[in-house]
Amino acid sequence: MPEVKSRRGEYTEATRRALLDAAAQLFTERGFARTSLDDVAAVARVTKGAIYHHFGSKPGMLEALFDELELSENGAARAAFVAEEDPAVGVLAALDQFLLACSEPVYGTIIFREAPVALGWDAWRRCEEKYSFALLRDMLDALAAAGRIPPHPGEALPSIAFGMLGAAGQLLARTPAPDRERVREQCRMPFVALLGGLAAL
Amino acid sequence: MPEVKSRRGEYTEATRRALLDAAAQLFTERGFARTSLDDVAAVARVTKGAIYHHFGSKPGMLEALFDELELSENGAARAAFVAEEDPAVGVLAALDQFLLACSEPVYGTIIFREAPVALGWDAWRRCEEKYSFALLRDMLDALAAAGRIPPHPGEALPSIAFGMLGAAGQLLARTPAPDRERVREQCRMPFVALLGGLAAL
DNA sequence: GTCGGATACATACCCCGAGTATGTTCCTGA
DNA sequence: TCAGGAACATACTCGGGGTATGTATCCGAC
Repeated sequence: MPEVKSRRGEYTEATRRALLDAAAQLFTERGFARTSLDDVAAVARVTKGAIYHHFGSKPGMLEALFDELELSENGAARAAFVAEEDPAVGVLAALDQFLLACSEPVYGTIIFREAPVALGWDAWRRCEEKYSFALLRDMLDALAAAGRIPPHPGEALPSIAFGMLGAAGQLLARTPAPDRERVREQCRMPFVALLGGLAAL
Repeated sequence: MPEVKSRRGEYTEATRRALLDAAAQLFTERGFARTSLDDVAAVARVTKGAIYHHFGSKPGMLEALFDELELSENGAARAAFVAEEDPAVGVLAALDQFLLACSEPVYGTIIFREAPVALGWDAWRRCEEKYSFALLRDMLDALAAAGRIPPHPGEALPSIAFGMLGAAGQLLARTPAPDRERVREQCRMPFVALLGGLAAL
């Protein structure tokens, strides 16, 4: 039941925003499965009809939120990577940017805890194919091209390294604010070790 | 609708087996979410009542299947670890055993693809706390105690290494049979690199 | 040997929530 | 100015997890 019945065209983007904000809040607090579309619509002060008009389905709404979050956060990580001419340095810069993004509860929770469960692992992986996974693959290829690590045929290395990122992201998203700084530092170590170990092979 | 109405006591374990087998089959083929309890009951030639009697809920049935699979497979991996006196050698033996187990479609699919989605990530992690995650933590502690890797305060290293295992498991579970041997070999490399990198720190 | 309670299911039902069908209002462009 | 589509609201369906209840079988005590 919208307060003002006389909505005009420019308001439709505001409706979409309100829905995405409500979804981000409720999905982060209660989780995707425990949140009904009526709840989301109520918080956004609209009805379920608006949700299906804008997003088509419940997973569709989550995907839209996913894309929005990744477009900014993953873009920043990629920017941090390409800013360095040495790929080995760029990788660490991108990693720090990533760990920082995951410390923001909404990003870490939505991308690495709710999305895999809500979309199913396969669909989630396909979504990530455009963002963090693509960046990771590009970085590993750049390192191999520069001769900093040996060539790595197949999907194993990118997939397993991506599993590391997901685990770190989830850990940070679950960590209470005062401990995040320390945990973030602890998370760096395994990645540094992996890169060092790959270089030594 | 059971064929024979005159069931006797020893038959109840057979019912439980039939239900777990049906669940393993359907969850592996169609996935947990796409499988209804009526479907499972139909394949096992019983009704939904039997499921709720034995397992209490749909996730409960998945958990029972989870425990059964882990009890045998993870037990074998731990046995492989403790059989070696050098923990660095034992870790690789356990890893090979683990990768072999994940090549069996049911184990890899149920434990690392369906269970996290079905139980939610937190509950799944709590279940693993008794099996693969516990083994991993024990192995890392043993390596640190033997001075083979530096001490690793906090949860970061076990969590991230566990993320690697999950990714490798899912990858193997998705890999068609003829390619598994090769992919398994490719999966070994990142773990060897991580251990080498940790030792060099 | 029988009888009360527990076990092991079957049957019938409830209810929540995702998805759909349809209606209504408003804006836009020809 | 008047179609036609966008942007929602309203009312409904329906599949499936969960529950309440019924019933037959088994087991142990007296």
